[in-house]
Amino acid sequence: MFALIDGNSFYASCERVFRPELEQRPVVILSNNDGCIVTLTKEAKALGLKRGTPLFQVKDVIDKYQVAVFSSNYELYGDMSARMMATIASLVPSIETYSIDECFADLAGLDHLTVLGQSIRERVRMWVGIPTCVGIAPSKTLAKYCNHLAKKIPPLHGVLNWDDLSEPRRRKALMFGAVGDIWGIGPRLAKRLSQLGIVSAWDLSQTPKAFLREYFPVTVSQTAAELRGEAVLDFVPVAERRQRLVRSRSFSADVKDFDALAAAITCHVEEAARVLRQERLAARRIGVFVLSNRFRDNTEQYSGFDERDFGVYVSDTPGLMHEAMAILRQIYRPGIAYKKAGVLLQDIIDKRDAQWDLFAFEREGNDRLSRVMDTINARYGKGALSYATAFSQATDWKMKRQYKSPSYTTRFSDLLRVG
DNA sequence: TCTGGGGTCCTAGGACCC
DNA sequence: TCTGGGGTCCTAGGACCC
Repeated sequence: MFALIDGNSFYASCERVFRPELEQRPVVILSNNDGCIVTLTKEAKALGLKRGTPLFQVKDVIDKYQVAVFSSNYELYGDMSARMMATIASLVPSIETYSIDECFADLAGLDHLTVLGQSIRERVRMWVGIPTCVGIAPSKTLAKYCNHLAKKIPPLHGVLNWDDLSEPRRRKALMFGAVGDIWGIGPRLAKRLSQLGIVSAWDLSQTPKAFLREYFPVTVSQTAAELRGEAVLDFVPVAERRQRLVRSRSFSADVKDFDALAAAITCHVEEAARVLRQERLAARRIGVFVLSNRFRDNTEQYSGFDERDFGVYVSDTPGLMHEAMAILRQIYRPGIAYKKAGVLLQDIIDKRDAQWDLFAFEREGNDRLSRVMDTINARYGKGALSYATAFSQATDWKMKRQYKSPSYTTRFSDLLRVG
């Protein structure tokens, strides 16, 4: 048996922990640059607000109903997430962290699972302050589905255990949801399935495997099997090694200047390299991309991308920076109004498995230099030590975060004052 | 004026091998 | 005019997730 536990309106709940007066009030969290709404509480949904809507389009609703607005504060959400996961892990044999706000738990061999589900909810609420819902079932997809129902149906008190349902009730539960509500069935597949008369979760579970195999990718027939209670997807307790690492940001205003673009790329390389070393990985390929503003039709559109293969695995900032800047110089076109830039590391392996470069003596020094920079930046704060190219005259590329809350749990200067 | 970011998996088709 | 068969690996693009 698996459980799927997730935080309700997670980012908004994190903010509410430190602003209890916002309980019961509509709250929305914005994407980077305060662009779109990414998280809403049920009170905000009730006002007709939707995920993905640009803030400027709903300014009037926000003002009229005094919706609380926050820029995203990943320092806070990341730390609250770690606390939530640790709390859940204190009650179950093992967990698989699936995203910042949800995890699977392996419940094999445990009894009284519905009661356990309630205990998880209570402990997370008590210790971390985050409200959660719990779905319990013999497959991951069904656990996700039960979690979805637990959120939608108030009398369940946030917990639904598939094993508590009789056969007719299971059927009813699966008929309740549309195919598009199922984990793994996105808008495109939902549309194609509906056109074939497969509309509800129940319909998908009853569709013969051979039929699905013929018209859809394997994942769809796997999902159907999972809905019948067959565990196809494995429980993965430790995070598997990542395959790529991307750092990118939109600019708060259009950028034309090469130096400003170089400043943004510098920051992205520094950050990507830091994460790479933190996870003890090394990469063989680096890519850089720049994009114009796709929402404009009165300016010239351009997207530039190129990548380089180092031939060996590297994780030092100077080495990555050198290639990134060479690529940027190559893909940069003057006169374009850029809106976004980023770096992409691919072909990533565990550093201990990496073949050494016999002739790159220089790189060894760079590795040591990079580790020293990491240590200093960890102690004195991000950006304490940085490449000079990061300090461009232009500041247009920097992120807009007008409504950011303090980093309550990770900075002494931001500790909440009581009384 | 203002429109997010970071991931994974599957498949088809091309390049290449013997 | 006729033009093999059976593989593997890589990549781009599309779909999905939060």
